Amino acid sequence: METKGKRILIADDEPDILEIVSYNLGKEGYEVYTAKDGNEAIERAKQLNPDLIILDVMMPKKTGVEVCSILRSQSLFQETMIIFLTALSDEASHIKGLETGADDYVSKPISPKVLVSRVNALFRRINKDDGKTLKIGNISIDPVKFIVEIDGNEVILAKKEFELLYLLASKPGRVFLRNEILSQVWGMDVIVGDRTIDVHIRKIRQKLGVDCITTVKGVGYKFEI
Amino acid sequence: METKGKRILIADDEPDILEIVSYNLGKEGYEVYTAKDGNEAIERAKQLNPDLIILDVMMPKKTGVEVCSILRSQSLFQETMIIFLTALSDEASHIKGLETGADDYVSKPISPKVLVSRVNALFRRINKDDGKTLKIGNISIDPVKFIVEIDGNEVILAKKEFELLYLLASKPGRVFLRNEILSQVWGMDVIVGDRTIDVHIRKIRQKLGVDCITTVKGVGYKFEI
DNA sequence: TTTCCATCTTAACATTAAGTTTACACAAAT
DNA sequence: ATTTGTGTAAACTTAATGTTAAGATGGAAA
Repeated sequence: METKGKRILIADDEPDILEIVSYNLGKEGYEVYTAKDGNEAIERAKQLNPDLIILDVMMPKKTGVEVCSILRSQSLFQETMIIFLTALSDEASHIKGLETGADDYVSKPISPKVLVSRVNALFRRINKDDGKTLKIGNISIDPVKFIVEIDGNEVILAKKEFELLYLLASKPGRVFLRNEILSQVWGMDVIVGDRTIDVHIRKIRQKLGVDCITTVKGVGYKFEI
Repeated sequence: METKGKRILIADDEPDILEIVSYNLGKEGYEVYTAKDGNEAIERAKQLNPDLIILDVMMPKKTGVEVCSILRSQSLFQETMIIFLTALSDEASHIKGLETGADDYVSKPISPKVLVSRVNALFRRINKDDGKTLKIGNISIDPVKFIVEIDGNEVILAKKEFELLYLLASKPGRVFLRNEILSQVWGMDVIVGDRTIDVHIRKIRQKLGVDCITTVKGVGYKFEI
């Protein structure tokens, strides 16, 4: 995998955590840098322009949330991914963290494997969503122009419909659980009713007029031709 | 949901700790097994193939770190999660532990609550990426695409049928007791009638059209070609 | 602002498939 | 011959999804 060259900045006031996390991410081939408080995090972020910043919420000088919103206000860090480390209890800051534009959060105590796999997942997601036009059979899906074409005929989908179709089509054949769909298309914190996904699936099927989404009962949906 | 049926092996030379920890994890619905030194830990791990192994670092016969690296060198334990119990001071073994591939640490003295919540967290997150395609002879079972193929021909199974087949096929040749099947596929708390498994087995046999599930009368079923 | 429009969500109900039980047949072991 | 365990088919129950239409929302145009 091309994790190489990806820079990650980790800010935490506990040396143990810095050590464990940087060791594990380093092992995966990332360039890892550390900071031990909020101010240092901002400073180093400006120097390094990392691809990903992992912020402890509770830090001296500035909290992770503060750091996040300061960085996000600058255009340079508009696209930078941010993960929060939070204490399990700290429910309120989860919400705040997400509001200030974090991409993910991981609850302490941290499992290195879990963190690494989340980081990998984030990069994986980002790498793909670079706006590649998907082409599966006679269907093409262009996330930049926001257009779906079947045999050259343009089909117009609404935002959610498009995102859902794009998700499924990004890994043809793979079954996506309803949970996965919810967290990817709607977001982890959003709670919507049981039938919402179905209805969107139905509309997609209807608009496309092609039977390319298969239901796997009790499991989820998959895209295949 | 399915913390049930998850097997945990705990190795520690202090009976008190074994008792407290297994009591607390047992209460959560895990199947808990114990070992009182390094050698016994390895032996039981091979018997049980647990989902998680909790190792005391300081043990007679073999240390937790030694046990870990021995197990990790075998493919069977490549994916098994491992947690170390360490004395707080023991900084050096942290590093060593990480090198041998542990997933988490808990420092002594242990708070049962903390340990339980870490274990739960591990299982919660890990549950996501446990999808490996099994290939036995001309049969392949892909839990990501939710597809079974025989000589390249796709066979569609329902959820329970698939889970049951996947379980049996995960250890070809091994006999699964009806109890085991029930707790792994259905969950420990679910109570279903006597013939339920048979009927599912029958449907699988029927759909596959290949005789790959063998009845071991009075014992259970096994997958073999 | 108000109105309009498309999108998104929800609720209620219909439909289908999955899963379970029942009842009995059969086979092997005692 | 009786007991025990499993196979089979059909009836039955439950769970999951499909469908439709009716609000809710929010942005754009009048």
